[in-house]
Amino acid sequence: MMDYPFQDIEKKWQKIWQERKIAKAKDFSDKPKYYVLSMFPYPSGVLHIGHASNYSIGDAITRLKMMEGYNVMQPMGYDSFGMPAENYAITHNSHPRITTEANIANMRKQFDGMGFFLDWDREVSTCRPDYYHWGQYIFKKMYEKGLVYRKKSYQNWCEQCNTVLANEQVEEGSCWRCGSEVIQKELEQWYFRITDYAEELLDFSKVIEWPERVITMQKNWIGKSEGATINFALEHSEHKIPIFTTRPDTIYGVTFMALPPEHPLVQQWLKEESGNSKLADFCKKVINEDKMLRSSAETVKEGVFTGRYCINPLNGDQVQIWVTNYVLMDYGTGAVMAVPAHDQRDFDFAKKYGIPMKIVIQNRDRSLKIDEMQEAYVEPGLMQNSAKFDDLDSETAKSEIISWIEKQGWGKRSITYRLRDWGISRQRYWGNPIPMIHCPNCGIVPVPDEDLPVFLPENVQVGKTTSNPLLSVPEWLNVKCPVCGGEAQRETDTMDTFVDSSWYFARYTDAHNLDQPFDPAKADYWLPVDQYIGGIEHACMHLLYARFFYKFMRDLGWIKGDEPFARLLTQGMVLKDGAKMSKSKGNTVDPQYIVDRFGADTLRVYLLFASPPEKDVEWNDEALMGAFRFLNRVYRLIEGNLDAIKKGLQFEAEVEKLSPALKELLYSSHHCTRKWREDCLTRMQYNTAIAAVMEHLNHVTAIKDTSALSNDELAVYAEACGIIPQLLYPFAPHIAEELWQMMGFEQLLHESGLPSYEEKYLVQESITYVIQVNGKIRGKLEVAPDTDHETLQSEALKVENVQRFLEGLEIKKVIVVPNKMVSIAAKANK
RNA sequence: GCGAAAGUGGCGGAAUUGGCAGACGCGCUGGACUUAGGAUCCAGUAGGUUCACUCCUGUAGGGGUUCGAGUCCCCUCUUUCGCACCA
Repeated sequence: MMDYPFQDIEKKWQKIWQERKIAKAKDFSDKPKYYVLSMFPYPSGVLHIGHASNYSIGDAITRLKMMEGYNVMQPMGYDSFGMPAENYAITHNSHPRITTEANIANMRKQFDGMGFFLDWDREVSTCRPDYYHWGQYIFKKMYEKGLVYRKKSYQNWCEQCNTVLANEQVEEGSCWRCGSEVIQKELEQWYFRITDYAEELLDFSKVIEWPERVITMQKNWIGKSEGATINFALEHSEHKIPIFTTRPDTIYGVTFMALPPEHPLVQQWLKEESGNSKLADFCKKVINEDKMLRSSAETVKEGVFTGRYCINPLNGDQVQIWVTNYVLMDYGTGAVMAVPAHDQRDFDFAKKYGIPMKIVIQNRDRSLKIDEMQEAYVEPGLMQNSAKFDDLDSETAKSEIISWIEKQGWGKRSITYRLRDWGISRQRYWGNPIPMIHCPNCGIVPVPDEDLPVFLPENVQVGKTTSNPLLSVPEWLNVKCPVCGGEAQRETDTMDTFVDSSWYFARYTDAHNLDQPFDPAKADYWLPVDQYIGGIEHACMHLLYARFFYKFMRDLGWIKGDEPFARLLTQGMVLKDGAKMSKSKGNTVDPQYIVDRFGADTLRVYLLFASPPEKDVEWNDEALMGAFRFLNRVYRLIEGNLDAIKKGLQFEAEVEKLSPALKELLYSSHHCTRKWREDCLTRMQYNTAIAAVMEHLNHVTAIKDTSALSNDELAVYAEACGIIPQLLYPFAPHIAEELWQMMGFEQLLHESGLPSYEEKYLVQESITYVIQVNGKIRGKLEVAPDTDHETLQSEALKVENVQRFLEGLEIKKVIVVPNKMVSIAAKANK
């Protein structure tokens, strides 16, 4: 049998949709707006199966919302700056702009071949000056508001290549290109003060529907801790060392202080004591260790005593200062007051180096003895050895000790976040230049607005230089200082590509604005994004950065509202042979091949049917054929019964005149529509919506001979067939339009309205009750819908098999679950 | 290591609020048909047991709550994602 002519159909409808500009979203409309957005792709050159899957979901939502009567915008663009393009250029001796633009052109063709309703008039590509111009502008606004600063931090560095390496470019501690050892080098970097927004970023009350797990992950990522910052005076010095602790109740038990080797004081001591090779060697070693391993509980704790002491302000104790591998500079103040008796890591360390311990929190029966402790006591308890706080409950003491410390001026109550400020500097070429100028006289000066954008120079030979390529373009690098007019140099760092992707969704609302990032009125109309779709891997970084930018733009008055993404759908990956598809593994599937061979509709239906959107799907060639066969069956059904359908559409059915089979078909049409609406509109579970349509199709095709049907029956038959294109439209739009037109409807499906069902056709003539005895099914009962509980109970007890299992038992309880079951609990009668 | 999830037939999955486990599809088995097609149509398909009805077992493993648990609670195992310069 011939396959349905999917190629002709898909080409035909893609042309019609384009000509009628259906995907073009209108700014300001009488209809309510709906903004559907899938995370934009990195333009690798070809659409892969993951893209097809992701965008099929977005397109299904887009079409559903159009049927529902919304003014829908579904834009698309490219996250086109970044390392892969630069690396490709290095190895293939080309230029990132050339390869990137070629890739974009190719992907555009593939997008169109899938038949997505994308508003290409709003296309954004982050590597184009009309976009990155406004990224620089936003950077400047942040700088003006004091949210940008510079700070030294350690970066992966290859001495051989004289360059910073991304984490991905470090392979087991070595440079991926030359293989030499990667070290940590301190460099001056640009930072965004995202921690200023930490508290607000913890608040998710303004989003409408986000997966709970993403919210939890972000909250944990931000990691709020309440405690105190307390200053310990350095002995024989004016210097104070601030520490942060969440356990001020243990402060009388401090027996040493732990500093990370990166701590500024340690670095200062290293300079002062150039002869202390033991400390220097230790610091060098630890700084180059993997931070993940350092923070692991199982890593062997190591340290070096500095020979210095500080003073515990509360009791005047002299406290040894150690440099250790298990404390990180990134959290709190870096310095940790170590209480070995009540912190496991401090305990391990103190045991190893023979540092004294002191119990300051006793358990309830006061049985803790320092010589017998095998592990730290970390639970709350009663205060001990803590001067005037003795015998207090430790939880109460926490707050009282902080108040005492504040009163004495030794420190203050404080909150620390695990979240760190966002380092945005990249020493790379293919990114958005940071619009700053270094002037020997005036210091660091922003590029004036009228000189924006700072164009990324094109005549750069990537790969010819090892350090930042921008240093090798003197005509770009050397500028006049905008303040004093003297000789100055541009900043050569470019921005993290996450900066580009933190506001692109706002640019889509006004993609071609030459005077500002976007017109606030248009942004106000379209934002927030009603439905955002993307991978779970972005839970903590991209999604957090975008929320931060949104709140910042709100504070500038550019936009209203607090959250960029009202609803979030985190979709799963398409796997093959249990692993993520990748070129290196050789387990890729080319969506273009599938489209050419079986059509975009088949691919879309397969991807949406394979699993609910948020789960991973295992690619399966044979299951793909199942989707293809399904569409063929639909096509054959409608094409083969066209006359009967067209005739039936002219009649209204009288239910009483229907045969039992047609009554069932009527029920199926309405039942299926109800299920479909619930799955599509409420649950966003398209796999079961498609399953419902398949089930309905099975019911329709069960009727073989339409010539025997009466006019009433033909009406039911025609309706049953007629709803199929509508139900299929969000998933397989081309074939749906074709069949819809074939049946004689003139409007296109996006304006056909949502299919609806009538409750009156869903009333069941009888209900089957399941009868359980002690939790096991022992019988069934067919009754009228409104049978009362007493009748149900007595009828249930009459069922033969039920009686068999009740023999010799005494009935303790009978539970009736309306419309579902009768459950009998019985016990042996002694 | 830390944080977050997931685990159901041969496979993808369904079971929406604690109420008939396995919808729908793939695969497989048997049959029909034939223009021999990546066809189509019909029947069957969790495992065990039985001629059959029935019954027993079964949702990673172990324990618990309940008349009733894939679903709730505790423990264990495995897999996946993220961990701040991949995007």
